[in-house]
Amino acid sequence: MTAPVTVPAVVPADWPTTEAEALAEQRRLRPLVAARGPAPEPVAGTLVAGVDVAYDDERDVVAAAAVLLDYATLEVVEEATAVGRVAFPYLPGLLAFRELPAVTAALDALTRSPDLVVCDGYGLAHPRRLGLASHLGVTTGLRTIGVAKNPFTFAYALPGGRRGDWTPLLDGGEEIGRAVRTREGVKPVFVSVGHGIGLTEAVTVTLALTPAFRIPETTRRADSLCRRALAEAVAPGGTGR
DNA sequence: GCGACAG
DNA sequence: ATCTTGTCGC
Repeated sequence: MTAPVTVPAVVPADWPTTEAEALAEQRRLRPLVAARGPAPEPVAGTLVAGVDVAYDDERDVVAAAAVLLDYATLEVVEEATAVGRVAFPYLPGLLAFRELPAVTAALDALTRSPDLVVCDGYGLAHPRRLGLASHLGVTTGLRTIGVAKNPFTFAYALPGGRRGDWTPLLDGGEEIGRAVRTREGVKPVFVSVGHGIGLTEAVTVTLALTPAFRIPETTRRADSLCRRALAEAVAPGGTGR
């Protein structure tokens, strides 16, 4: 694997500035989400990406990381980061507008395209059915899933104690995702469809990516990388400005 | 009106 | 997300 490349994360000129604009964009993208499709095959050459973002709100700096793993071995094959200005304030339900410009830049910096992207957050499990994973999938054309660490506002019963046990994540009577036990004795993670894949398949991928820890290897790798990138960006002599 | 609220 | 030391345990 080569050293990670870092690119500037530029917020598009037409990026939403207000809550109303963001809501309008969600309404436009929502019908484009595909909630079904196959899981990637765990064979040599299949690539799965993990993406994550870290912030320095004090300096208005954001750093995103995209890490490519070989789905068959979970070995890291490529890394990229993007650093720029925060694109949007944090508002529950509008997280995509805060994170995606940097995430997209990091993904674009990879020399190869992933067969699937694992996001840190939700996809269809969202008040308006367009969490960041679905938003990213529709705007890039990539297949995506969301694996979140918290249930947000949704309801669920605790799944059984064994790895692989799951229960539906419910919004009213609708199953919008699943609470999945990735390890015995730890809290479940919350899996939802992003784009181009079914819910059962998304759970299969999540379990394949969690051989040792609660959180998928993709997310763990991306998390540590974006933190490193942020630290370098804001360090004296860095690319902080 | 008040609280809750992915990261 | 981020603020934050040591500490219990495999």
